[in-house]
Amino acid sequence: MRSGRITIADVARAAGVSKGAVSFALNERPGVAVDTRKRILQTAADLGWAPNQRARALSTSRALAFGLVVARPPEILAEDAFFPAFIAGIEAELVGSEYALVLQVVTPDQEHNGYRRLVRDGRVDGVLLTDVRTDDSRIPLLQSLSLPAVTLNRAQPTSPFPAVSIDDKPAVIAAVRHLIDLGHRDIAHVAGPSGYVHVVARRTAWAETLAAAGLPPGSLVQGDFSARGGASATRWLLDGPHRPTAIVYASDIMAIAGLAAARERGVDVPRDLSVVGFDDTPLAAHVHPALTTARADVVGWGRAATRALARLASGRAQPDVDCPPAELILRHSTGPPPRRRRAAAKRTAAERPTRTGLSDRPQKQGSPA
Amino acid sequence: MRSGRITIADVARAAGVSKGAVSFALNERPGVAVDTRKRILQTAADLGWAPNQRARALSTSRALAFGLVVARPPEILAEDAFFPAFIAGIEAELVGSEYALVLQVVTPDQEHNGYRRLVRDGRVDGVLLTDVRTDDSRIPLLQSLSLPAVTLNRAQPTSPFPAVSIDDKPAVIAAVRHLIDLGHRDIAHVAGPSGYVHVVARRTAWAETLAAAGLPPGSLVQGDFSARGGASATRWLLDGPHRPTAIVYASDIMAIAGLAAARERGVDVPRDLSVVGFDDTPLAAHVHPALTTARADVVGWGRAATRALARLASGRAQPDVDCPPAELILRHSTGPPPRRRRAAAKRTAAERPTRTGLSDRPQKQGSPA
DNA sequence: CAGAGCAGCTAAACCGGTTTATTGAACAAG
DNA sequence: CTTGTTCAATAAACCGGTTTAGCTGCTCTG
Repeated sequence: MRSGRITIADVARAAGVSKGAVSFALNERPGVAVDTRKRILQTAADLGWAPNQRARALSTSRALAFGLVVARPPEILAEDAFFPAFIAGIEAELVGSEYALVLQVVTPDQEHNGYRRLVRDGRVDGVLLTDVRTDDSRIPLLQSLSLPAVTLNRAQPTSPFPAVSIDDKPAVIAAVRHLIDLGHRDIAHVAGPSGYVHVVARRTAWAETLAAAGLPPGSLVQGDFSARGGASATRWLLDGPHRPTAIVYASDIMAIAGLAAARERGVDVPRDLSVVGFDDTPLAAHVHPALTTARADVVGWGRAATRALARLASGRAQPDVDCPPAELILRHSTGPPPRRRRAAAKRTAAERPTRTGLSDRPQKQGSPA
Repeated sequence: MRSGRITIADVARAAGVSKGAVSFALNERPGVAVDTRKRILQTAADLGWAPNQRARALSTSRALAFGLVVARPPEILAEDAFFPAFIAGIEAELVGSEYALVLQVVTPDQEHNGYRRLVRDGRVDGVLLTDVRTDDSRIPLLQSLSLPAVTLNRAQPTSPFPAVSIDDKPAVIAAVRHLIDLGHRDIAHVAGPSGYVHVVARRTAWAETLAAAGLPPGSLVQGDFSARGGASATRWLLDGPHRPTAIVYASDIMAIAGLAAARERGVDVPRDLSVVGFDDTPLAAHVHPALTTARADVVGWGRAATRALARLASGRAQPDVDCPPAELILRHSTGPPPRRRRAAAKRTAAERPTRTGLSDRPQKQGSPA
């Protein structure tokens, strides 16, 4: 009578067939007559029976679950809009599938044990690798554990796992070009912690765009994706001997903290300083001034990665996947550099794209051709 | 040779005992001689064997996992620092235990199906209920599914499940008193979506503290915990016929958006308007002006709730648990009301607690006696 | 010194599915 | 009227643990 009580044997008895027949009917395997199948399924529905995934997991030697190991200190995790959105994407893909998501949050030094534990206990059929590093030790680990995996962005060219990627560069390139077009020549970058491929991508895009425009290398400060780190990086830049007229941050959180740090120093944004973020946090449109930033479809990223992992775990081949690249969202935190420091920017007001206000329909600027 | 290959039978054979003996030895059950047990465990260690949790799950009829169903739209989820911190707390407690965390993110209308699915598939041994509503339909549902559960904050007095609670009221009461002491008489509240117990608690604390001070009821606007909602609620209050001199928000995100909305209207914080948030998001200390807000130990909350659920799932009784209440953190977004609108606040500068700057050592103000 | 009691261990059933080997019936071909 | 195929369905083995019932040999008791 109780929900979990009914087993395949009950259904078999009620339908007047064997356990095997029920299993075959349910899994749409040949060897069951059409009307028998119909009768079995009807009986199952009447009894409200669904196969126990624990039993299935044991007999099929699959866990029917995917794993996500998150190795970030809680503070950074709490500040980052990436994970909730990413997990929402995973779940959107998992709903209706037979898979569940097993989450494991570990301290960075316990990261490998996190994966080992998932494998040892047979908890998952595959894992999603986020925060991929350029020389990521998890790749050989997972290879040795022979656990299917999908990486978010490609770790190394030699990685044996399919990568599902979002290209951050177009948005950063567009941001730097936008600033250059406005007349900026001193464009600094507040990067994320070294080693991460997306951090490298953003930094490289910034540096190369400056170089391509014939500008000298800008100031580079390494942040840690935290508000505090963003604030102190900003103070360091503003208090330094060569104050930049624009800062491109590797994350919105750092940029928003930078906004406050600038204001504290009496530096007006965007009059004295232009600021660009990255992520398009929901808050970005609702700070003052509204933040020019880069947007990527993180939910879609989660979906695509999960889909790829499902294919991989079912033994099918899975090529790399490229999601749509990040796009620059123009708002109000960027403008021409201050006149007293620079010759007035060639005023090409007509050229400048219209800004959106605090409305939620910011204008997208496509990635450069 | 491969990691997952070794079974209990291999260990039994190698140790020269039966499967049952190995199982007994591993689970520290009587009936195995001390030296035999030692030999078995040594053999297991040598072979690198650990029991397959899938098999254990089937034979013990337990899932060895807890569930967390999150029913929030992705945007709200992405803005909220609560979940990452809470999950970090759960995991901190789960590490080293035999339990894993199964996450399920669903759309609010699919919430019940989320729980049903977890139960039907036998995925979890219990669930944690967050975002508890005053008349929460999940309580009878889980009761009918006979699934152990722990609620974060008490839903109804009649709820059959243990509640692990953090009292938000002391911090809100302290905030409102603090504003009253500064001389404010028009203190508005931007609440969260109706129905949630924590939303009600915060709103009630605000209203009652005003009443207790003999002040007329303040303006109340219902927000939705989103930045956009916070901004529009703020605009509504500032543009209304009776502009408040202080606003207490039910979340930092709404408060931070409120800061920008105020600035947009030319309203200076804290000169023209005092602002109080709730959550102490890492960003709160790094906006301008640094946000006076309430802080609770969400990680500790997650730990306590998980501990309670583990006890409950193992059949032991579990009373309600009270975690330390939220505390008011004074920063720079509150100050005396503008003179032109109010008689100057009784200047009791000496009385006013020292503010902390953008430093990360804000001063706590204990909950009122 | 037989029989009770018990510690220490084994064999086998069991959890609830999936999967393989096998049987039975229907039907076509020889 | 056999014989050979094919399709439908079943019985039983299996996944890898846990758990119960039972067996052995030893000690203790009367």
